[in-house]
Amino acid sequence: MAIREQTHRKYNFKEIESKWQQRWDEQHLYRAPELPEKDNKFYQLEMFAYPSGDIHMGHFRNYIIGDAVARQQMMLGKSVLHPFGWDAFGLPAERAAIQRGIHPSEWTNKNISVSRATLQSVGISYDWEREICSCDPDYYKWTQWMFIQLFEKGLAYRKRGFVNWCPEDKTVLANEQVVDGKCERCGTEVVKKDQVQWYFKITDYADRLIDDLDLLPEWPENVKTMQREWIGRSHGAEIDFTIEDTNEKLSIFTTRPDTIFGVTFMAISPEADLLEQLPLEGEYATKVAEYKRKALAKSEIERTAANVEKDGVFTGKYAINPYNGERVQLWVADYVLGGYGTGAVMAVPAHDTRDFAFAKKYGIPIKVVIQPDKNTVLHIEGMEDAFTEYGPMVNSGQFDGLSGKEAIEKVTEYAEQKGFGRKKTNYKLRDWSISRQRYWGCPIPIIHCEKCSEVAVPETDLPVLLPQVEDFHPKGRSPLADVPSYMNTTCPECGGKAQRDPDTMDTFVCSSWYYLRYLDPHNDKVPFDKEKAKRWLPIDLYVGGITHATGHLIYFRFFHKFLQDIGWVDCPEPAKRLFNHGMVMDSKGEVMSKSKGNVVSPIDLMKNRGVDISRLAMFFTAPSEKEVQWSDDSVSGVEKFIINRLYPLTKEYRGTSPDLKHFFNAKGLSGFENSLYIKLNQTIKRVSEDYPRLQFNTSIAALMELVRDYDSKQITNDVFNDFVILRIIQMIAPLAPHLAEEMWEITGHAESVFKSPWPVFNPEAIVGDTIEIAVQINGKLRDSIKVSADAAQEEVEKVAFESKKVESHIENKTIIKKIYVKGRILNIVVK
RNA sequence: GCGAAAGUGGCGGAAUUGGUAGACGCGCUGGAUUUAGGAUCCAGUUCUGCAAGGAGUGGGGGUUCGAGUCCCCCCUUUCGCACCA
Repeated sequence: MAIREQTHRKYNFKEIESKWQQRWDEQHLYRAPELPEKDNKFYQLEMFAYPSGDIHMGHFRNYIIGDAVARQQMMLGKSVLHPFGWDAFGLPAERAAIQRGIHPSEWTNKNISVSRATLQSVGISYDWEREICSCDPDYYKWTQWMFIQLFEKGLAYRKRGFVNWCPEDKTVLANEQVVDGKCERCGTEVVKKDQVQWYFKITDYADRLIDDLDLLPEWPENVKTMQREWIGRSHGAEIDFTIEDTNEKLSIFTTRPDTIFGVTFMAISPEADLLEQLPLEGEYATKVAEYKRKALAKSEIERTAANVEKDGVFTGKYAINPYNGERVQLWVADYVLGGYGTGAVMAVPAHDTRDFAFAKKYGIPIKVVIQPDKNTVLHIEGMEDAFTEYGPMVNSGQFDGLSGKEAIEKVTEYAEQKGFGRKKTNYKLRDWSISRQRYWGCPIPIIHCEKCSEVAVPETDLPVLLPQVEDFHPKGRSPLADVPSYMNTTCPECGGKAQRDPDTMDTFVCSSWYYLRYLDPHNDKVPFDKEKAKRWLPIDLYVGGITHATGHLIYFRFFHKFLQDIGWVDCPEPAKRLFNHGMVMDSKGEVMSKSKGNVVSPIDLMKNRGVDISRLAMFFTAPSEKEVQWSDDSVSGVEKFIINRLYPLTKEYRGTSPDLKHFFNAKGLSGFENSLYIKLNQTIKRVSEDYPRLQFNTSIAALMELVRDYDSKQITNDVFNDFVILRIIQMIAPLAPHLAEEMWEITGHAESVFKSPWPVFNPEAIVGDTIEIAVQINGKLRDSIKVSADAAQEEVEKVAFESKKVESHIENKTIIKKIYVKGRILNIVVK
C-alpha cells in the first residue's frame, strides 16, 4: 500500500507551494549578504511598484521574469540581492481618501498588505528583510536629504513659470505626465498656468545623460534612442537682434545661422517674458494682450495639433538684423514655444516650413538665401514650400557661396567677433518640475524666512513629518498650506518666525533613489553605506515596462550621476542591463483595464492551476520581451507536461545519489542511454543559453523534448537514470521553484535546489556518433543521409552518391562543384 | 510627417554566425483504452498533388552553390516623437 501511494504521488500544488514558501521563509533562503564580493554579486531589480492592492498579469509577468533570473544566479553561485518595496506616495491614495473618507496612509497600508501577501504567494525570491516603503518617514527622511543635497549644490531652485496644470486634479504635472496634451492620470486636458515651482536642474546633466548612454551596451536600443530624442540636444548659435525703439537685445537660438540673411520677421512666444518688456502702443497693446490671453487658454492639444493653421499678431515693433541692419516685423505667434531656447525665433520663410506657412498667411516677404546647388536658382513665385536643406548661400554678402557646416561656422564666428552672437547648444529637456500642491507626498524640507529667504531644514531635524490633515479636497493649493501647526515654524538660521514650504514632491523623486536604500534599508545615520553601494552597484539587471523610458529612467540616471558627483556612489550608471518585458493584453489584444472589465487576475489562475503552472504558462507563451495576448488556453500544454510527464519523474528515481559535480562518465552506456546523454547535454547547453536572453519559452520547449525522450524502461544504468532526472529538476527550478524543490526533496536532498550548482554541459557530448547530413542538388534538398560524426568529405560524398534520389537528379548532368559544410550539408552543383 | 521595430502554418511561437523552415505547445484529424469522457496513450497535421513532384517565411527585384536571415524598392502593423527654430 505504501509503495502504491509512493508510485502514484499526485501533484498537489496547494500543499507543495505553501510548504515551500514557508520553508524558504524559515531558512531565509533569499537573505542577501551585507557586503558581497564585488565580482561575485548579482543585483536583480524590478521596478518600484505602486501598491494598488491588486496585482495584475503585467505585474505577475514582470516579477516572475526577475525571479527566474535571480534564482538561476543563485545556482550560478552568485550572492544575489533581490529586493522589493513600495512607491507609496501619490494621487490614488488621496483620491481614495476623498471618496471613502479614510486616511491615505490607511488605504496605502491596507493595499501594501494585500499586495505583499499576493507576491509572497507567488513565491518570488524577495529578501523581505529589505522591504522599503516611500511613504515611511524612515525612507522619506532620506528623500528630503537628497533634496537638500541638490538644493545646496544649486540644483534645486524655485522659479516662476508656466507649468502644466491639470484642472481636475488641481495640480502641476511634469512634461512626462502629460500625454497627448492630457493628464496621464485622469485624462483631463492640461492647461498652462503661471506659478512658482520647485525645479531640479536636470538640464545641467543633459550632456552626460546623452553621452553616457554609450556606456550602456546592454540597454535596449529603442530606450536609448527615446532618451536621446527626449533630451534633444541641438547645436547652433545664439544671435542678438535688437529692438528698434528701445535698443534692447532680442536674442534667438538657431541651428541655421547660414540662413540669417533670409530673416524677414521675428516671432515671440506668448509665454515669453520678453513680451512683457516690450513697450507696446495703442491698439497693438490691446491686440497682443488679447492674443496672449487666448493662446494661454488653449490646451496643449489645440496648440500642438499637427495641422492647426499657424496664427499670430503683429506687435507694431521692429527688430534689426545685426548682420545686414535690415528692419523686420516683430510678431507674437503661438507656434513659438515659450520654454525652448529664448522663447523667440528668427523667421526665415524661404528655408523653414513653419515660417513659410506663416509668411504666406500674413503676406510677409520671403527671401531666398540658400540654393540647392550652384546652378539652380530658386524663385519665390514657384515655391510651394520652404527649401530646408543645406546648399550654397546667396544674397548673403560676404558669405555668398559658403554652404552647410562651413557656412554655419563662418557665420557664427563673425557674430562672435562682432560680439552679437555665440555658439550655443540647446536641449528639449527642461528642468524637472517637482513640486506638487498635494498632501500625499514627501514634504519639501525648506523653510521660507523673510530675512534669510529659502533655508534648508537642518539634517538633524529630518524628517519633516507629514502632518495629519482632515480635508484632502484639491483647492489649487497644497492642503498643507492650511495646517498652521505645520506651516508656522522658526528659521533655522536667524531663529525668527518663518513658514514651511507647503508643497510635496513629485513621486518620481522618491523612486529616483530607492535602489540605493535597498542596499542598507535600516541605516538611520546615512541614506546608505558607501561601501555597500560600492560592492552591490550597479544593478545587474533592471526589469520593467517600456512606459518608463523617458520618465523614471532619466530621473534615476540623473540622481545617480549627481550622487556620483558628491561622492556617494562610484560608478557612472545605476543599471548595467535594462530589460523591458512585453505587455500582457487580453485574448482580443486589448489592454487589460478595470473599466473594460477584461482583467484576468493571476490570483484566480494561481488558485486553480497552481503558481508554478501559471508561471510556466506565462513563460511558455512568448519570449519575455514580446507582448502576449493572454488566454487560459496557454495553460493546458504546460499543465499536461508538468502533471503527466515531469512531476511523475520522481517515481522513476532509483535512489543512487549520483555525483553532480562532474560530467557523467558515459563509458559503458547502452545505445539508448548514450543518445539520451547527448540529448541531455544539448538541453543543458540550450537552456543555459536561453536563460541570459530571458527566452524561457525555448528553455521549456527544450526540457519538454528531453523529458519526452527519457524512457525509464530503456535505461539499465541506475546512476545514469538518476543523473538525468536530477539535471531536469535543476534546469526547471528557476521557472517552477516549488515543484522543483519538492522533487529535489523527494530525490533525497536535504538542502534547497537553489543551493545546488547550475548544470554544465559536457562539450564532448553534444554530438552523437552518427549524424544526418542534408544533401542538396543546386541548393534544393533531395535527400538526407546518415554518416558517422567524424566522417570526412569523401566519405559523405560516397554515401550521398549511393542515394537513389540523388542519382535521379544528377543523371546526364555534369557536376560543377561540391560544397560541404561539415556536419550539416552537402550541396552538389550540376549543369 | 519623422524615427525605430516587426511581418513565418488555423493559433502562440522555433530557427546565435547565411546551411535540412515550421522545434515545442495549442487546435484539428484518425486510432487505442475506457461505462463514459472535455482524462490518458499512439499516429498524423505548411499548402497543393493519388503519387513522383511542385510551391512556400507580407509583395517585387538582387547578391550567393545556398537567403526567413544580407542589399534595394514597395505594402502593412505596432511603438516612440510630433511646431524644439
